Amino acid sequence: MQQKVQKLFADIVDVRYPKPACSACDLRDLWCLPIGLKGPEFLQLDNIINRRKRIKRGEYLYRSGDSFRSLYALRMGFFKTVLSSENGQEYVTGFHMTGELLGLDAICNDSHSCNAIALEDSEICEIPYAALGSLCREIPALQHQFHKIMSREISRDHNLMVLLSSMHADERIAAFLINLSQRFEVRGYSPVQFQLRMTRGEIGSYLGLKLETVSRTLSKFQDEGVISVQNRLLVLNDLPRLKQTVERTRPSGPLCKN
Amino acid sequence: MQQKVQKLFADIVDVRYPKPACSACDLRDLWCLPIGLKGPEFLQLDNIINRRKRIKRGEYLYRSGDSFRSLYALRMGFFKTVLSSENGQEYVTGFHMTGELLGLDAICNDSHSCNAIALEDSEICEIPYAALGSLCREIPALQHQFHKIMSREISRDHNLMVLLSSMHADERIAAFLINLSQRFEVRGYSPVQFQLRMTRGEIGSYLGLKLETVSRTLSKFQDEGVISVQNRLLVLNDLPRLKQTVERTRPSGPLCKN
DNA sequence: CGAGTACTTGAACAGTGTCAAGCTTAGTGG
DNA sequence: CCACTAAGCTTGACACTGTTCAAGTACTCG
Repeated sequence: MQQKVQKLFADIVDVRYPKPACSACDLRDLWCLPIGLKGPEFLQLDNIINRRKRIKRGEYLYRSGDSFRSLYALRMGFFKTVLSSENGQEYVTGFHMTGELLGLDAICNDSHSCNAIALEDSEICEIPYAALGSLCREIPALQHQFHKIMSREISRDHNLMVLLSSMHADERIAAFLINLSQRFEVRGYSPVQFQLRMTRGEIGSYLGLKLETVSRTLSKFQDEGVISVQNRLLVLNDLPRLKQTVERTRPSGPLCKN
Repeated sequence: MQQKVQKLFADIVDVRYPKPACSACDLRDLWCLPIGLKGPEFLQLDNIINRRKRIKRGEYLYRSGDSFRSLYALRMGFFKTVLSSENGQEYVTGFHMTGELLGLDAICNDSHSCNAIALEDSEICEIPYAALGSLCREIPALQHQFHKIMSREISRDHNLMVLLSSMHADERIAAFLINLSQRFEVRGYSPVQFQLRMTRGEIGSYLGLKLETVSRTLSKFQDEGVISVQNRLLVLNDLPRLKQTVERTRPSGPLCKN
């Protein structure tokens, strides 16, 4: 299966593209690795990034069990990560947007523990872990940034655990929509109107709900005028009220915005 | 509040204790930082660890909002970490045993986002983050080990998310008991008989259940002969059957054992 | 020994899940 | 370009798990 994926990669790599350059990347201000780096340090980071890869919708970036060599910066696009059980059931553990880093959970086992699947045509930068480690030893700012990214992932998961263990269906959906909204906003898109890249079933899997409940809750929100849904197109008509829905349970403290 | 905690620390520090030495610590084989280090490297790690602190049951190691300076290696004892909401509700995000590292979620915000509270009299080693960073830049093995620990935390959280989003009460409790069992076993204690350090309410908070449900489920397991409970003392009479209870839903792949 | 906390158990209730049926959309191939 | 198909979505009725509320018991710790 690994070979299959690697073969797949070979097909995907588009050699016409120039080597990606972090220094020229518009993700610098986002949560990607280069935050806080100075001019020459950018070039060093550029040097270790192998090549840009395009992953079409539905394709795998990596699969559970693949040996771990690299992290992947999502240059553009949208991914989901899923854990799958022996009986074939799948559990979505995250949705990932432009600027985020994938594969962090693989370091501890030297192999990937989940599948990363593109939900739209995407582009990623491959960052060999060994080289990143070396560079972190040279550039303290990079090291710290990398630690921050891992730490943020942990914080975010803890917030999600609270959501999963204490919130009702409507609160979960509201929190989910607000989260998406904020993440789109940070990336320069409208925070009140956007296209969902995932199915109701995937949302449900992520939030611990059945797809029917997701559908019903969205319909309910629409009836109340808080949102408008047309298939995957979402309009948040009343963001304050949506936030109010979550406030009942939301934990305090610095929440992760993206 | 921060000052209060620091004052509290001053009281707790027991100067009669010698400086802790990783090289002499019996946690070396566990998941603590020193794994993979060579002789002289141990001493370097020893040098950055400030002092040993004792935290009595019920006391805080750190509070949400405290500024982040150090990570804490749990030298001996048992902690819980909790997120608290504005309305005073608390959500347990983890239970932590000897050898584990606390405070990883604070790196991203430069301040702690949860409270760490001792559930029994404990001892911790304080590891200043800045110094650890420096040392990681000198010792690749330490750097990698640190990354692995953070990565493991992420993996573990993902597994917990699957539990929270898909398992029934009895499956959650069974998974929880098995997890405790494995963690005790790794630490040289009996995997089939141990003392719970937390209340039913805390278990419930962690697993997304009400304390009544936890109590009922434990009673049910006892009626079935799978376990015996007397207050906080637990005996796992039929570990295989307990595992069978979880198998229905458990995701495949390399699960984190501790 | 007493007070407060933790725990157990019961009964009624509410929120989601389950099952089922029908509808809509997107994608495919003629 | 249209028809067809499969996948995704919506909605209803009902079942069931876990919560809520309540009462009583058993520990634990000063």
